[in-house]
Amino acid sequence: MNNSEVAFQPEHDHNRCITQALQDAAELCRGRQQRLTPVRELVLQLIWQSHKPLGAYDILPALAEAGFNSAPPTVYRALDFLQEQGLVHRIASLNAFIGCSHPEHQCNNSFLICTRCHSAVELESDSVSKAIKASAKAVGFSVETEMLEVAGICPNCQQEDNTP
Amino acid sequence: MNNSEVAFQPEHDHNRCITQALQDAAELCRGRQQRLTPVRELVLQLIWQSHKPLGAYDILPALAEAGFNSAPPTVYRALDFLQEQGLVHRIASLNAFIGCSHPEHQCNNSFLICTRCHSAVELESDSVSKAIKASAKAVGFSVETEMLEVAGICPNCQQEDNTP
DNA sequence: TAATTTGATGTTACAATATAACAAAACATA
DNA sequence: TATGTTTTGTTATATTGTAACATCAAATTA
Repeated sequence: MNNSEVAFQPEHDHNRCITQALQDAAELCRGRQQRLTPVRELVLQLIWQSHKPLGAYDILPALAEAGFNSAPPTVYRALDFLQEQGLVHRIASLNAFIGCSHPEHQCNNSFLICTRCHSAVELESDSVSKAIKASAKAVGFSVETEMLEVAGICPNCQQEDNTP
Repeated sequence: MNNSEVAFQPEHDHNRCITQALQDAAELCRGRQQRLTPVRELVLQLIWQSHKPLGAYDILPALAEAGFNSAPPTVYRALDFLQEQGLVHRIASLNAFIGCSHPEHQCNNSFLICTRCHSAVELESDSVSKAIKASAKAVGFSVETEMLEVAGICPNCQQEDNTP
């Protein structure tokens, strides 16, 4: 099964997603000599609670509950760190954050966002990336970063529509 | 010359861009029986003052100067209307708005944004759109809307870099 | 080990962006 | 002109994100 589909599968073992993500993150930071501190790790874990992008302010209460300071800078700093490390992405159209599903390798910042169940998955498509770069090049534009956010209905919600 | 390149050409006759955009908008609204009221037209004109995306709050002072109410709802309402009519687009990564360069026909919400001069142009590329739709279809995702925001250096700024 | 430097977190205050809700005015139509 | 609808005015507030400085912890060096 393509990794992209996991998030859209309501029956998948999500605990596995979480532990895997945390484990990967720890390893990755160790390798880079970056400190995955308790707040940072907790924020990452909270983001991975689901495949739905989470707002920064949605994270704050849980930080408070865990005994951390829960003023906005705390969560934004953690999010900044996690973004720098490629562990989470920000989805601009939602002002929300989501865990990166393959932090090891380079990411093209493309997402499929279900408007029904609000899940989002990364769209890993070379053809899209290539088409973007080619189109940009055609008008002499030199690409630094791209971000693609596609809204629509995920396969799972489509199925629910058809089997009521 | 491709329309896409006009905005990146500092020497183009921008007054022509403005008048053309306003004229097109008027005609388009007339055809649709929609009211391009004075505030709405002014907001559109202000947005077309340049090819740089403009924040909502950047528009307010000019509204005040023109004798209109200049509380946030005024400008947001005008922007909502203009977006509904396809006359302006919102660029999520910038929280800013830009005039649509071809409001007559359907638009794929794709932009090239120069991080140096802050100009933005629409990227009209069938190959990108097709690649997106194909990739989405491959995972069973039904697309409603897409938005693509590519940041980088425009051809004009690249040239400036090379000829100092 | 003590001193020093660097990086991370706590804390307060505030900036920037956007919307809710209701009143008043303008417009369209009967 | 009376009536309903759309647009605008107005006040207040929600949401998202940062600046700035104090404090604390970890790493480095003397």
